[in-house]
Amino acid sequence: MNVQEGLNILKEKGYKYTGKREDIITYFSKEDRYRTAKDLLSYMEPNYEGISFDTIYRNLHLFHQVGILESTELNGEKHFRMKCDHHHHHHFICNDCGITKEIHSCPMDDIKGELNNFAIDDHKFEIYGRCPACQ
Amino acid sequence: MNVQEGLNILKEKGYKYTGKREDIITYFSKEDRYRTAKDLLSYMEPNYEGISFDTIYRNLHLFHQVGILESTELNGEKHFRMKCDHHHHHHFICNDCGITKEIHSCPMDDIKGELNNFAIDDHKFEIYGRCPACQ
DNA sequence: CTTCAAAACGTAATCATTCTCATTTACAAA
DNA sequence: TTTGTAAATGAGAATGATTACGTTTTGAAG
Repeated sequence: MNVQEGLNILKEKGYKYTGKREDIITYFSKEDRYRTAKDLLSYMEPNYEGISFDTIYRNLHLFHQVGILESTELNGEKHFRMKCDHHHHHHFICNDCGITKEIHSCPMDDIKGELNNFAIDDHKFEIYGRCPACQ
Repeated sequence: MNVQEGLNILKEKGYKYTGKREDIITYFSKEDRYRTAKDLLSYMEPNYEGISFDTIYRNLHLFHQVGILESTELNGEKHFRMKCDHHHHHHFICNDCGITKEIHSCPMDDIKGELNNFAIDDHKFEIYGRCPACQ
């Protein structure tokens, strides 16, 4: 997803445009990997002195809700990244730099038969390690 | 894993036997599902008045380290369960009661080719939903 | 240009978890 | 059985991430 698509989603749903919001989306658009609220705050602070934690968290939560960002939990911290807008897939995640690589096969395809009578809401498949650059 | 096996692991590694530790292992042995530190504390408090948070957390961490418990993170809280001692597998986890069902296929078998040059440390595959009893 | 709900601010609160340190306990060796 | 030592515990404060709240500011519709 690019910056413009993200802003369009906000507009469609009736949320306001602000410079901060554009900058947040721009940040994730450029980073293309999982980042924490703190990472984002560090990026925003030089441009918006006194920006509050609340603004960061509220926007992360909002962007996740409307589908601009996707999130996962690593080491007790929520991490966010720009939502990949093509077909369903999973990620390899580098423990050092947070960079991701898409995994195109989904294990759910193979196990439907094992879960008769169970209501399935969601699933998580992630692979952790170190990317070529971090080794 | 049963209670005796758990206690043996502690003994082998030179950790001391205490009644609390036996009770903690007994708890997880009976529960057979993911439980939080708070759940465990509620169970222990009637038997050990004044038991501290720290004892709970320290023992959970220790038991995880020596392989008596396995853990996962759900909704920002660490959850623990008795380690299944047979072959590698994954879990369906009920969002309501925490009960688990083993999934015997592992997606890692299918994707080795996709991750050449990546060092793989670990992976997580979990399915969330509601079990037959909770629907 | 006005108006008003939404967004952002500043700060305090909350929640899970970990740390510090003094005290107690388990248990192996004498 | 006594003793020494490392491990375990208790009590409470500290930490770190996240959320809540009352007030102020601001985007954008009319």
